[in-house]
Amino acid sequence: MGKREKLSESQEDYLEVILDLERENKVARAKDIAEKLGIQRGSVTGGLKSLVEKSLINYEPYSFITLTQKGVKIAEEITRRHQILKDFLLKVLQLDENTAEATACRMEHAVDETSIERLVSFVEYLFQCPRTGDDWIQSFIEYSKKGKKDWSKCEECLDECLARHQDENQAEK
Amino acid sequence: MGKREKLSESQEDYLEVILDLERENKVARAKDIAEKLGIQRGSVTGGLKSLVEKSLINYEPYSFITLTQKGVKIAEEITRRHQILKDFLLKVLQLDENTAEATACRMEHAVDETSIERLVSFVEYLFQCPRTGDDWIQSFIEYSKKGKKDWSKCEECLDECLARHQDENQAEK
DNA sequence: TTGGTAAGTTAGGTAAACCAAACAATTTGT
DNA sequence: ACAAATTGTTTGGTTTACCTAACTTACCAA
Repeated sequence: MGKREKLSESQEDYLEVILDLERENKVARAKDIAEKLGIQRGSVTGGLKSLVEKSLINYEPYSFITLTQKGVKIAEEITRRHQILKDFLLKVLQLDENTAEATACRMEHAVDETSIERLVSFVEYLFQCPRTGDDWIQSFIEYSKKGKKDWSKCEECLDECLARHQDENQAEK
Repeated sequence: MGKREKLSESQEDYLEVILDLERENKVARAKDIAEKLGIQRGSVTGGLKSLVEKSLINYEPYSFITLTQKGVKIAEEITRRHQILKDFLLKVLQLDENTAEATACRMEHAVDETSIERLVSFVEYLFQCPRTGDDWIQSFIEYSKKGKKDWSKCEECLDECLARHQDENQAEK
């Protein structure tokens, strides 16, 4: 029953937008799927059939479309991958909204479970560790703009970083 | 002349292995391309024709295969993307060789020029900045294994980090 | 030189994804 | 309730990228 042959990129995209539409409108309609995927209405029917065969959606001709439990699970996984990648591109690499969104959209089909979990940890750690966090990212951004960093002020930077941490620690008590 | 409509993933893969084979053996042969791509000999011919049409390879039936200037340029770009992504997965996220290689292979088609350049900067900065570098990565790895970090030792960690930097600075003089 | 093997090509076929346009069902406004 | 508009499906076609098997070319070796 619960076996999962892997899905094509196209099929993953369908699941993703169906989940999205379910959340927006309770159910998904072929027309809206077509619109979100940027394809023609006629192409959707075939796409849906392939998902029915894999028991990922509930659907009969002219009915509306919902995800099965199995479908929800996979759609949520993909959506999560998308969000994590986008977050990384946006908050860490500081790419602009459009590039981040588009790139995440393409990358989401390329990363496996292990890699995505590791990336989650990485981003978490990066923002929580006092040695990094927002101000470190800020310095990175300046570095990447200039193409070079002035590594001579590192001691000051480290001093400040330590001081800031001590302050924050104090404040908590 | 030098316009570049974008290539399919398959075409990018061809260019990548052809460059690889050129470096290994001076020229690429259809059989070796097939082998590296994991496809049949017969499929290669068609693939090559599509690259000839885009002036990316020099090739006539029964001849050997080399990249044109334009082809080299693109092949090198793709190879570079591959290497950068693999580096990130390997050295930053600390994924194992096989996962890193396979994932980079899939991701290389999904990232654009801007994103890859930003990632290069990021990795450079991460390893050069005294606030991060190898020992920071090491702590991240422990964190990601345990699932949690003991954030109580941060002050010591920052102290050590500062001390280490001062030592290194001293040593340089 | 010639015959066998390895390498390359061709031909015919499949599958996934799409399109456009014709057609069918459903929904909506009055 | 029923015509019009909207939505969904079907059909026939295209493209990309493979496959297998038969055939051709190139190369090497006795």
